[in-house]
This record gives sequence, C-alpha cells and structure tokens, in this order.
Amino acid sequence: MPELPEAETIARTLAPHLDGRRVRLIRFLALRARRGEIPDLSGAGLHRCRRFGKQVALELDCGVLLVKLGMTGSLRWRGPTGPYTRAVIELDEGWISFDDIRQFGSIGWARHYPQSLGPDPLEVSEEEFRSRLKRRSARLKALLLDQRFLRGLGNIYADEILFAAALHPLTPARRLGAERAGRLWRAMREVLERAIAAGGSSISNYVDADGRPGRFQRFHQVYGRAGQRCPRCGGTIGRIVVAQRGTHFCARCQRR
DNA sequence: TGGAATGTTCGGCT
DNA sequence: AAGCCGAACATTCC
Repeated sequence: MPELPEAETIARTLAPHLDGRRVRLIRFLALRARRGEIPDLSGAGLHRCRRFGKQVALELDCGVLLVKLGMTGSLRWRGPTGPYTRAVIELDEGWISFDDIRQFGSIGWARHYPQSLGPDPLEVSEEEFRSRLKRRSARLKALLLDQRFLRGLGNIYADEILFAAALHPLTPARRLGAERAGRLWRAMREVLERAIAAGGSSISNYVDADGRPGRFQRFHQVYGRAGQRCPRCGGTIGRIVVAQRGTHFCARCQRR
C-alpha cells in the first residue's frame, strides 16, 4: 500500500486534524508495532505532520515519531479500530489508530530525521539525480527500489516511472546519458505528482486518514497488467522478476 | 494447495 | 566494495 504518494496523502489528510493537539499517550496493542524505545511523550505538542520518504512523520516538541507503513499499514483519524489495530496514538482531543494486517509496519522515535536515506524524489535536482545514477552499476529497477538511492519509491511507482520514461528495468544505471537520465527524472516527477493529485493508489486496502481510497490505480499503465495491451504501442505487457519483485513492462516500448 | 502481494533487513556469495 | 539472491517476518486472497 504505502509508497510516496500514499504516505503523502495520509500526511496531508491527517495534518488538519492535528492543529494545536498534544499527545496523551501511545498504546501498543501489538509489541512488534513498536520499533525501539519511545520515551514518555505525554503532553508533547504536535508541530507538524508530513511525509519522510514512505514514512509518515509526526513532529513533536522534542523529536519525531516515524511511522513505517510496511505493506499494509494505515493511519486513521479516530479509527475505526478493529482486530488489526496495532497501536493508538491518543491526543488531548481525538486519536490516531495504526492498523496493519501483515505487521511489517512499525512506529519509532528519533530526535532527528535519519540521514541514512537518499534524497526525496520530488526534491532531488536533475543534476544531482544524473550524477547519482552515473555512480551506480545496478539495474534501474533495483536502484529505484533502494531507499538509500532515493527515499519513497516502491514497486508500483518504479514500474510506472520506467514505463513513462520508456526505459527497460534491467538497464544498468551508469549507462544512462544525459538524455535518458533526464527523461527518467521528468517521468518520476510527473508520475508521482499525478499519483498524489489522485490521492494515491488503492490496490487492496489503502485508504487515507479519513478513510477515502485513492484513484490512481485507474491510471496504472503497466503495474498489475501483465498479459494486457500496452496503452502506448498495443503490444503485450510482460512480467519478469527483478530484485525479487514482480516487474511489469512493455518490451516493445522499453528497450534495453 | 501454492504462490503472490504496496516492504525491509540480514546473511552469504561473487 | 557493490550488487545480487534467498530467506524471514505475518496475513490474506485467489
């Protein structure tokens, strides 16, 4: 569920509910939902809610709560809670529930944002993006999924971006010249901005903080469309495995 | 019944 | 060193 556009949408829909709020306490209903130690945050003021890569960040007086959504995590304003509710962040007024069926997600605490991740795909300049690509020999699909290269892309958007840029997922990064690197950078921005405008992709159970599903799945060109017609050339969308993830692309439009 | 699913991380191999 | 692979984590769905 949660890649950059979904995390962005959750942060944007959660933020208006948090104005002037303070944390009362965080209740963990599943132990594994807590990542590391979290100090007593009672009374801490909420300053801002935003996205950090694929994570949703709640900035408090003295640090930041970082919510990793994993594969199936969701954050909902005032619930509803259910059998998959793993944690509840109780505020002075209202609460945020963290639901996560598969339990790959977690909530952690840090004084500062981690420095280990790559730049944000919507903030990195074309020049920096190109120079980072040039230094790597990995295949494009693997690189786009690597959060140390760029923070925020996942399997859906990596495939959609490579299709939009007409680049083969197995192309070694360092073989991209200025033209193809520029195409990739522009495709990345366009796909992500459109996906955010559509409220993200709901392919199984993603909803925003107010419970609304996204609409971008209707505009997927290749993801989940193996065997169907390529919307660009009429060929057939293929599926291979790269970096242990299903990879959808059009072998006719996306040449090696 | 087996396999795949929006993700991350670790260990081992080349 | 960098890159790649398999496995593991937990649960649902087809």
